[in-house]
Amino acid sequence: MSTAEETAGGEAQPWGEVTPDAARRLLLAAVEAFAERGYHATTTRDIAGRAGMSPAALYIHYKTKEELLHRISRIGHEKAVEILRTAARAEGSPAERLADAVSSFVRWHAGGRTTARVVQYELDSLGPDARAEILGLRRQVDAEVRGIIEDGVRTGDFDVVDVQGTTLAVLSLCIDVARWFNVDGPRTPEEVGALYADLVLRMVGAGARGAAQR
Amino acid sequence: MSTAEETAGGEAQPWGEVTPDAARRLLLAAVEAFAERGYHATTTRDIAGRAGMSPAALYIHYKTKEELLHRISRIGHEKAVEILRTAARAEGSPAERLADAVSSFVRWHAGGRTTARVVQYELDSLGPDARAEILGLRRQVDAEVRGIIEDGVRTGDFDVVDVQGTTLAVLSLCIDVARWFNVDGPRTPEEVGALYADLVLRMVGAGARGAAQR
DNA sequence: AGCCGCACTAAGCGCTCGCTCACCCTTGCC
DNA sequence: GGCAAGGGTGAGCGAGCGCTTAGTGCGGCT
Repeated sequence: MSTAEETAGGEAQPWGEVTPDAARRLLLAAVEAFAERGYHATTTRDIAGRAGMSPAALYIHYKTKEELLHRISRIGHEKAVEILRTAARAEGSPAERLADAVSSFVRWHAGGRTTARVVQYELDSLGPDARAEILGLRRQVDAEVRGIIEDGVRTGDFDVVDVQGTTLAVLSLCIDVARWFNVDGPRTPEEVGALYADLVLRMVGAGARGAAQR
Repeated sequence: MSTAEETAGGEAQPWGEVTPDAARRLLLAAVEAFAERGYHATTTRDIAGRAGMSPAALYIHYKTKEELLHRISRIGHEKAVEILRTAARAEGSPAERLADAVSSFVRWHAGGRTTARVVQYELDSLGPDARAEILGLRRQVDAEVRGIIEDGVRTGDFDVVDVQGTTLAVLSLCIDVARWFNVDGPRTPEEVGALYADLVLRMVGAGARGAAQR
């Protein structure tokens, strides 16, 4: 029995792979701060303070403030790719897989809103190299969704003229959840996920009443 | 003959109401800079430099850097409300009005992407008072779109279960255009507007082939 | 016991930020 | 021509930034 790694809490336990404990606390503090105020408005003193450490402690675990953002962004994007890949490669009709992809992707953006905000909206704050790496992961995200839609068009389940444009719109809809979703608002992540899955099925011409009721 | 006010250029001529000429140039420079790097990453020296002035000149026309953002945000939101109001109060079926609202709103976000970016994504950088004022304008934006959708439901043209949720999704889709649209990309603002109008009609259950072909 | 290694801190360096102030030109009125 | 008004500038203030460095306390080897 090693250290008790399984934590409870509403947001699964992400960041499990960040290994020195102090480094993980700093990273978590940075996610919170970046999500609240944005990367440029966040100070290293604020991050260290939230983690209960002195400002200098940050530089033992991370070379720069930007490295923190880079790490957060990469881990977050990898999680996003994983979520969509799982849904895309599951069994079921294209409509079922698309609904599953959208609802789980939306749940991730709504439930882990702090993380998703940083991941989706602070890309421009990265330097050119880190940014290029992240853009590669974004292309994978796009490819997974486009794959499902192409499948549906091929089988005749979907009626889509502009596959790439529709893919973009579907992803855009999901991502923007991170901007407006409010934890104290009237909707749960599950409700938004279900609503959005329905809307997306309509967008691809697989009306909810055709496929989602199986 | 007064000063030649009619400018050419792809983006109409907005900011016509900002009256001392130097103040308008500063505001325009601020829009560019905020859109490129974000509010917090933009320096007052950068803004003044883009406008061809010294750093101190900014403070003759604006009390603080935040006042610049506030002015930009208010003018932009008023323009957004105006666009949607015009479409909502036009004649025509709910489907025609919704398609019109979405396509013109999307064209505004895509074509004036620099402005739209600042307007939609820098809201959190405002202080509490300015922010509250802008949120009032956002509620008007929401109300205009919701009004059209409610009309469509009432007449039976639309099939929508969750009117408020669908309104949110439609607006979210349009707004996020400002995040991803690329002027050098393969799509024109008009093409995106047409695509999105079609997708939104599908979302409300007024399939494109029912109404958009008139 | 002695001591190395390392996570961490207190203090502060150099720099740039938002913003101010004393002064200077141009313009228009008498 | 004299002069007030106001848009503009050069220099620079205090503050806070990202980040560094010298030193401290502690755990685990030998």
